[in-house]
Formats: sequence, C-alpha cells, structure tokens
Amino acid sequence: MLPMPSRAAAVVEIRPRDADRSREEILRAAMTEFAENGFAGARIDAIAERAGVNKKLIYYYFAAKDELFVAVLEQTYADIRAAEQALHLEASDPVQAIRTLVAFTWRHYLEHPEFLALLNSENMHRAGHLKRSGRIRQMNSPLIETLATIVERGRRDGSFRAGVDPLQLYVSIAGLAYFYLSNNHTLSAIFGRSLMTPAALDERLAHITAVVLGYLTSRGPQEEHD
Amino acid sequence: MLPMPSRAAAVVEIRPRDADRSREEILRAAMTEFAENGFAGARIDAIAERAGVNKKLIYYYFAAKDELFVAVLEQTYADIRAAEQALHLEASDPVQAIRTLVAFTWRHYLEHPEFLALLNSENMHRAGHLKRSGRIRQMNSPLIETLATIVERGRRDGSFRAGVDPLQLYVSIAGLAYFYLSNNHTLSAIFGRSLMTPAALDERLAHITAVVLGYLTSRGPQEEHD
Amino acid sequence: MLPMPSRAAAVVEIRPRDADRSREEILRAAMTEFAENGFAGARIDAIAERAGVNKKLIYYYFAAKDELFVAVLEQTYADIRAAEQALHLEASDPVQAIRTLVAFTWRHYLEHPEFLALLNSENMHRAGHLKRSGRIRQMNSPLIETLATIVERGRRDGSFRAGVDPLQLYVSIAGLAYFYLSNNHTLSAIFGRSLMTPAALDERLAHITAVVLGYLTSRGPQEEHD
Amino acid sequence: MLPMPSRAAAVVEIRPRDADRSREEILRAAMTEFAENGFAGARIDAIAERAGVNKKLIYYYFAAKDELFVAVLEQTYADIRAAEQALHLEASDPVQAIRTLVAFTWRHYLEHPEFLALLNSENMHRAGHLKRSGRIRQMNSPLIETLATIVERGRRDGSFRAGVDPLQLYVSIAGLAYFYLSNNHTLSAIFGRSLMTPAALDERLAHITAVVLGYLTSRGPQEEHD
DNA sequence: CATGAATGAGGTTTCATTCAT
DNA sequence: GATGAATGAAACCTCATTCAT
Repeated sequence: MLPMPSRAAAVVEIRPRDADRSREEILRAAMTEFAENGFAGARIDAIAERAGVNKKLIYYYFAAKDELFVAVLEQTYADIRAAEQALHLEASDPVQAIRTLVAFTWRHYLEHPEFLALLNSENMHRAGHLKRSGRIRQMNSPLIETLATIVERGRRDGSFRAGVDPLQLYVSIAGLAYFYLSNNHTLSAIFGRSLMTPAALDERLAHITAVVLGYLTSRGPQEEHD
Repeated sequence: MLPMPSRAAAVVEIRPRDADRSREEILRAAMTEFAENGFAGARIDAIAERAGVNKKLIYYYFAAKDELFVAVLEQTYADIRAAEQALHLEASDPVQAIRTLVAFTWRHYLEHPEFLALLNSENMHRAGHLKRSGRIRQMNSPLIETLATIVERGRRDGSFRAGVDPLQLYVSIAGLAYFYLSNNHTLSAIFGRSLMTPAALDERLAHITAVVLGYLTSRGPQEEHD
Repeated sequence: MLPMPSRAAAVVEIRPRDADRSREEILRAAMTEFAENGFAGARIDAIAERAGVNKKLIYYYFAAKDELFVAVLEQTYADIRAAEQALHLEASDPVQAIRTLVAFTWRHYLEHPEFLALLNSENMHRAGHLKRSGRIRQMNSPLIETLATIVERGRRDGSFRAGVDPLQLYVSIAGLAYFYLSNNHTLSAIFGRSLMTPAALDERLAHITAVVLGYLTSRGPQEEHD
Repeated sequence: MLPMPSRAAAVVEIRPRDADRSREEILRAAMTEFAENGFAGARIDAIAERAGVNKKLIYYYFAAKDELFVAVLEQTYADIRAAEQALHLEASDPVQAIRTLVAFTWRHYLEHPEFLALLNSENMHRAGHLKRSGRIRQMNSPLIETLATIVERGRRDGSFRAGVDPLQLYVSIAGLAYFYLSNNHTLSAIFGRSLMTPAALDERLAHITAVVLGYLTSRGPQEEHD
C-alpha cells in the first residue's frame, strides 16, 4: 500500500495526493491557523479541516501541537532567510543599499502577515518554541553582517555617520515596519483612519526610509550618544 | 499604590469597601494573567486564584472573559494616558521635548510589559475587544497633537526638517521601542546576546533617540519623499 | 427602620412599597418566570429582577425555589377555584349549564396561559410540588359535584344520556381546551396554520361545545361502553 | 427491538458498527432523560452515563444539547408516523375506523409516555426546537387526510353528522387522550384516586370513544355552530 | 425589611490526544 | 499512510443559596 512513484503509479493513480503532499498541506494549514489565532487560540481540528486530512495524520507527522508550531516557525524563518539571500546589496552604493533593504523588509512583512503573527505568538510564549529548535537558532540572519558592511562602506565614503551598531539598526528597521503593520488594527481603531490603503502604505515606506537615512546621514552630535 | 485619605487610614489599615477592593484585585490579577498568556491562553481559574476570590465573583463583576479583557485594556490605556498627561512638553525647546518624549515612551514600555503583551494579544484578535469599547476609542492620545506642536515649533526655529507627519512620527517612536522590548525573547534567542541588561537598555534608548533626532534634524533631500 | 403603616408613614412616606407589596410582587414575578420557563428553566435572578427586589428577599419570604413554586401553584389554583365559584350553574337548564361551563373553562385557560404552563411543569415533576401542598389537595374542585348534579338533571329530563361519569366528563372538557391551547406552538408549527387568531379560537370553542353536547345528547349504544 | 437481519446475526451477536450503536445508544438515553426531566432539567452527564459513553462523544455526534433534543424529537415523531402508517383505516366502515384510530392514539400515548413529556417540554419552549427542524415540519401527519376521508364516508352513508373539521377532530382525539395521561399525576393528587389502574385505563378509553362517536353520530343542531 | 457581596457545586462545552482498524 | 471513534482533563460559565451588615 505504499505509494509508488514509478510506472505502476501512473497506471493506477487512484490517490490524488501522496505523503509529501499531505505533510505540506498540514504545514500550510497550520501556518494559517496559528497566524490567525496564535498558538493557544489555534485548534487542531481547524488545522485538520483546512488541510483536508484526518486529525490523527497530524499526529502521525508532528507528534504534538507544540512540535507542529515549531515546524511552522522553522518554515517561516527559512522562507525569510531564503528571500534575504536573494538580495544582492554588496554591489550598490550604501544609500541605495539601505533603501533596498528597507523596502525589502517592508514588503516581506506586508506580504507575509503570518510571519508577524507567529512572531507575536512566539514572543508571548517567551520564545519557548524557538529556543527548542536548534535549526532556527542556527539560521542567524546574514543581514546583520551585510548591514555591517554597508554601514562601514558608508562611513568610509563619508555618507554615513560613525558609531552605528548594525544590530541596533537592524532592529530599528524591523521595528519601524513591524509595529505599523502588526498593530494596524489597534492603531486604526484608535485613530479612526485606515492604515492599509495603498496610499497609506506607500507613505509609511517613504517615512521609514526617511527616518533610517535621516539618522544614518546626519552628523550625530555627541550629546545624542547618551 | 492606593490613595490614602488620611494618616489615620494608613495606621488602622482601613481598606476601601470590600467590593471595590475585590474588583480591583480581580482587575490586577487579570492584567497579569492576560499579559503572561494572551487572551486565549489566560485562565479564569488562574485569575481567581491570583486575586484570591471565587471564580463566580469574576462573573459577578465582569459578565464574561471578553468583557474582563476589555476592562483590563481600558485600565491599561487609562494608565498610559494619565502618565502622558503628566508630561509637560510645551515649555521646553523642541529637541529637548523630543528627548523627553522618547525617553518617556521607552520607560513606560519597559516598566509596563503588560501593556505590550496586551497590545500583542489584542492585535491578534484584530482589535475586536478594543473596537467594542467606546471608552478606549475616545481616549485618543493627546500626544499626537502635542507632537504636532513640537514638530511645528522645531520647523519654525530651523532645528527640524519640514514635512513631518506627527502620526507617522508617533508610530515610529513607539515602534522603535516596542519591537525591541516585545520581541526581546526571540531576538536574544537568535542573536545569543541578552538585550535586557541595564547597559543594553541604555544603549537602546540612546540609539532610538539618535534615530529620531537624526531624522528630524537632517535636511531630508527630496528623493527621500518617494 | 421598620415600616410604619400608621400616621408616621403618611408623613415620611419615603418607601414606595411595603412588605406585603414586595411579597406579592415576588409572587407575581415568579408566576411569570415559572410559566415562561418551567421550574428547572426559571431563574431566581430573573425573578428578583422582574420583581425589582433583592434576591435575598425572595429567600426571606420563601425559603427555597421549590417552596416559591409551591406558593405560585397554590395561588394559581386559588384563582381558578375562586373563578369557578363565581359561576352559578345550578339555576339554568342542563344544556345551557354545560355550554356555560365549557365556555368558562375555555376562557379561563385562554386568559391564564400561566396556569397551563405551570400545570405542564408540575406534571413533568410528577406533581411532586403539588403533593407537598396540603392546601392545594384540599382545594378539590367543586365543579365535579356541580357537574354531577347537571348531568343527573339532564338525564332525568331526557336531554342527556345515562351512565356519564362526571370526573371523566370534567377531564374531557379540560382536555379538549387544554391540548389545543397548550400545544398550540407545536401544532401550528406542524400544520403551518395559526391557531390563535380570534376566528380560530371561536371555531375551537364551538367545536368543543359540539363535541361535549354531541356526546351528552346522543343515545350511547351499548357497544360503546367497551 | 433491533431488527435481525438473519438468524446467524442473532447467534453470533454481531453488533451494528460501533459508531451507529453509540449514536443510537445516546439517542435512546437522551430520550429517556429529556422525557423524565424536560429540556432544562435534563443533564448531559446523566445522558452520557445512561448511554455508557463519554460525555464528549455526545458532542461528537450532536454538536449541542439543543441539537440533541431536536434529534430526539425527530426520532419520536418518526416513530409515531411509522406507527400511523401501519394502520389501514380506509378499508373498514367509518365507525369502526374511528374506533380503531381512537384506540391507536390512546395506546400509543400510553406506551410512549416520553412522547407526551417531550411534547410538553417542547411546548414550554414555544416549539423553538421543532421549528428549527425542517424534517419534522415535513412529517405532517397523514392522519388528517385519512380522517377527512373517513369523516366524508361517514357523512355520505348517513352515520356521521355534517360539517366536521378533520383537524379539529384530530386535535380533540389527541387532547382527550393526552390530558388524562399527561396530567395523571396532578389529577390523581387532587382527586385522590389512581387513574392508571388497568380498569381505570379501560374506562377512559371507553369514555373517549363514546365522546368522539357521540359527537360524530349526533345530529348537531345548528345552534351548536355558534 | 432589605441589601450587595460572595460562594461551592455543578452545568455545558472544548480540546489535545489516543485507540482500533 | 490514513481513518473514524472515543476519551479525560479542564475550560468557561450558571445557579441556588448564604454571609455580613
């Protein structure tokens, strides 16, 4: 009863989907469910239904809810790391490189709301799942080092200020994008103004870029360093 | 933390009426529980135990889990608004006012991790609870208007750039502080470096201040505006 | 702090209602609540709210939910017995007396749906409450004896058949009215025809009268008696 | 009570699939529990215990208490409709057909006290459950049409009066049986005379038959039609 | 006579997980 | 690889009732 990816399979071909397909389907369904409801709010039942499989199959592939969540997290991190790798920032001049990086971050968050939601959920659990996954901890973002190079190049050619910590900068870029998108519901509820129209989104990206470049290109008087 | 009507009260330990006391105790316990576990993860049982009251009493005062959460949110927002009002930013010069505001935001988030957690949880629910509370929607932050005044004063005396949207600025200040603190667990898990030591915290505040002032005081070349 | 129904009361007159009034108010509220929801479905909270009194007051007057129900039953039976006594059936001729009695029963049920509902509820409990109340058991309907007299008069003057058991007749008259009214919801749901329009109600009364008189005035061939 | 597909089955005691068995067991248990305690008084715990299954299984099959009640109602109605269909009233002469129908109704109510109890409970809820079940509303009793035919045949052969509404007649036959049986507890509590001895039951059936036939066979003077 | 605060027991329902096939 | 049936623990919530005043 094992699936046969050989000629025989082509003949019979009764089953519409094979093992890998099911696993992937579950993972995708879990990602949506976890993103929409958080870890505690997500329901195994809902995941099974979304994936179109039996609940038990979920346990067959991913022993427990926690481990399924870890798998989803790993997948999500792998996705963003892959996308980051596709950027080639070394070539261009520092200002342009920063523009590209900021825009990339913004767009990735915008197109992957599940990433924000999963991060939210995971932070609420004090990164308990993430700590359990050796794989994610190894997926240390290469962006930090790229950023260090860019910042250093900018400092040397006189376009950027000195004393910029790449890690702080990375967190700031992320934060400027993340907060706006992740908190969009509460913000628009309070300000009574939709933050997700195309115009508003463009405006936000322009603002973030201005903030980051404004910071990098300004002199940075001493008294600002504490 | 409780107001003391007179010295005598402090001595004899006359508590406010039990009813008020219980209600407040429940609210405080709920805030902690919701902050630690999110809305879905929070347990009414745990809240009752924390507050030292019978579970039913919670329903006596707050009809349902949802409404209790709304009450907690309202309290939290009321707290931050009260703190904001205590700042007097109009007097000082624009640069100093911004420094004060950034530092205030940073410290409030640092000292009230429950605020961040509740916000996280609420965003996961797409602000469903917040939308239900007319009271919170009215508590529109006066900071936006204060910020508008400061930015305008800075522009007129030549210290700040033109074209700064106070709402964008507000969101950016919040985001720069929020992301670092809220995501501290996942960030430190990934970077293998604790972000919560006193030194690290000071460093972050300095960085945020530098970013915000760097942005405000730099010229802002046209091409940054899209 | 005791109420003073004396001159003093007339002077102060702060309280809008006195003790008896509260008790009565509770009883009335309980009747409605029990009638609408049955014994198990009725809520003490709801009764207190309906009566506009504190829940504890209910326990002050009627030690427990069961006893409150018994009190309501007693009141309801007392009402119908009082109404029955107001009928004077002895005078008129037998046929007319039966007409009057049937119409009275019909109208009383129609105007007192709570009586039907309470009876329903009580039967579901196998008359447990009723059996506890000596007062109700003594309130044996005088109608049975009146009916016996009417039936006997009718038999003697040749208008009614012989061998009519007054108890069976009483139960039949009640049943013909009761079933239609008490089951009106299920019946109209199934037959898709409203049974409570004025025309429908008149028609039913005419039918019941015809059935009862048809039975009483027909010869009654032997084979009908088993 | 279960159908036996073959002798072999009876020997080896091959039970129907466990799933069906459980579902049926739950339904049977629920019927008893609801009949004994009404909807509000019935306990899911008790049903689970009676059925010998886990409480959760009840929700697995019937989502909620309400829906379980609807299922029970549907079953009960299906039972009585099936029994009605087994009667063949068309053949016999009108008087005999009426006798048969009255006796059938009486016996069905007598042997299925749960039907009366469920009806009681459902009426207390204003047929809320029944209205929700399309299936029951479609199970419109075919008896009405059969009755119409019988009554018409009787009218034509001169044995029955004219102007008999089959629906009214149906309701009357039901009411004459229903009230006696359903209210037997309160009635015997008040009259201090047991109504459920075999002799008493026979007597009641004889009386009902006499009432119905008395009505149908009497002339029905105009003034009775109001 | 009247009240608001508080409770313990138990109700329906949910959920992650396992059993048997 | 895949399934439907079944479960125990625990969740939210309800209810009649009592305590203290």
